[in-house]
Amino acid sequence: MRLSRFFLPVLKEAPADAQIVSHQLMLRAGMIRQEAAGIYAWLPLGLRVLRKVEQIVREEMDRAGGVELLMPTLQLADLWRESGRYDAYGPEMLRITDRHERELLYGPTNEEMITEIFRAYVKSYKDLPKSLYHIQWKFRDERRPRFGVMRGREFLMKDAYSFDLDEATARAAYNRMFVAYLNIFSRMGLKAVPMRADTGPIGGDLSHEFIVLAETGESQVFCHKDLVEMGAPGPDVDFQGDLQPLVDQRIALYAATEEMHDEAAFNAVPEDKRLSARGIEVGHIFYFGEKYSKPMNAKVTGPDGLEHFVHMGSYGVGVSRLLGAIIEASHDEGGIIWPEAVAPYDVAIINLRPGDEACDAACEKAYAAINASGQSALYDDTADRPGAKFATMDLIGIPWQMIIGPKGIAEGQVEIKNRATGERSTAPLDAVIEGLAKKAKA
RNA sequence: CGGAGUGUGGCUCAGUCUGGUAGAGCACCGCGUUCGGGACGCGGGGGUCGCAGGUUCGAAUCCUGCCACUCCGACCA
Repeated sequence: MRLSRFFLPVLKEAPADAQIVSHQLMLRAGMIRQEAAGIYAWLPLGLRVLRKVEQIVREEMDRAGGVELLMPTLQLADLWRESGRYDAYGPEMLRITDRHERELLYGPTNEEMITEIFRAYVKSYKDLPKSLYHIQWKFRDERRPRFGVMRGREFLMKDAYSFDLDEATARAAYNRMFVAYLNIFSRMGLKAVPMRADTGPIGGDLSHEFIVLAETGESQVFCHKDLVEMGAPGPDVDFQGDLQPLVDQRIALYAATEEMHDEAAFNAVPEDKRLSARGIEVGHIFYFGEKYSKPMNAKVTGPDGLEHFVHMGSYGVGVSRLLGAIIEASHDEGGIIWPEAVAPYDVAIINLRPGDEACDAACEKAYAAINASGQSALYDDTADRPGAKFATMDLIGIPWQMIIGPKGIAEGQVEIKNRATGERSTAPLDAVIEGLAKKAKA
């Protein structure tokens, strides 16, 4: 993308409304625009990152056996009356009436609808297990939206739902999601810690929140330090096999949110391993058994020839919230530092002297080569002064900056800078292009 | 929902107390000089001062009502 044709409204100063650094940087980098309290338009740069995050979630869900579908944002009130939640949910649910006076709602979550879909088609235990998910916009009319996309009213969420014949197999499904979540957050460069959590109004008796530690987090959390540094299992996990050991390895160490905190158990952790911190909830998984299948009559025939209510779980990832969490975890005075896996572009090409024949030619060559290699480039071909160009690229956090100017060209050199480390080196243009292509392949 | 606060050009803010024809910096447009870490000079465009009503010769400024947004708390798949 040529910057001259892109839509990147960067701000030198942060709008006064933004309180936390991720919100300020998202506004300054031209990623989002607030349209109302807790409601944001996603500008081109923000959308690119949102899509990258969404795609990582999708890939890891698929790897763990999930099947994607897409349910609508609007749901019928009658469906929610079946589970009893239409009245229970309260004013946080946005209720809408259509021209026929039919009561609708903008979905805050999808247990009812997925259960309705499941029961309509699945009748036999032989079709289990099933794990269905979608990535869709949700609306929860929060009393107090804040912190930009971290606590918006409209937000993008991945929600998955598992269906199993009994508790044992349902717990295996829970474990698959548990492990998939470790991999999802790890791929985004986040250290997310699974913590015992309150099940809340969703019900059930087994639940973990995945928490990214950050000073600006909304939850107070307590955990064993080793959990923070424990790596993710990675892509080679056998999701067909027994995942219990991987899960046990983590839940053996103390980790709880404030609601579930047990001071005595925490004090049993060696003092130098105790960590009390703030955290951002980026994922939440639940096993809740027959909570919805019973009132909604979702049954399958078992091997015994009898009907059984299916055992369900649900598994959420706050996709749009993750952008805020990633920025909270990865930024400096200059701006955002995107982990390469979610960066809006792989490489920035900075033409220090547009209009200079040699500079233009070198930049065009680099731009074409990077695009041809399957990487993405944001080519700054504008007439801005060099300082402004550098500041903009630092702000929006592209991992690699290729700096091409007349001085370097005269010596046959271009400069390459890493956003995260600040390291710079110079090399002939072809070598830099080749180096980036090699890195992209790896 | 309780408490506090803020609404003035795209952004940051001054002006409001003490009423008298709407300002600064940044951004934007033109010309020129510049150009390797947010340049400079000259010229220029852009504002229903959140909305409605009231007081007044005259309201961004005073009064009343409403709306929006932010913060603290409570709340929270």
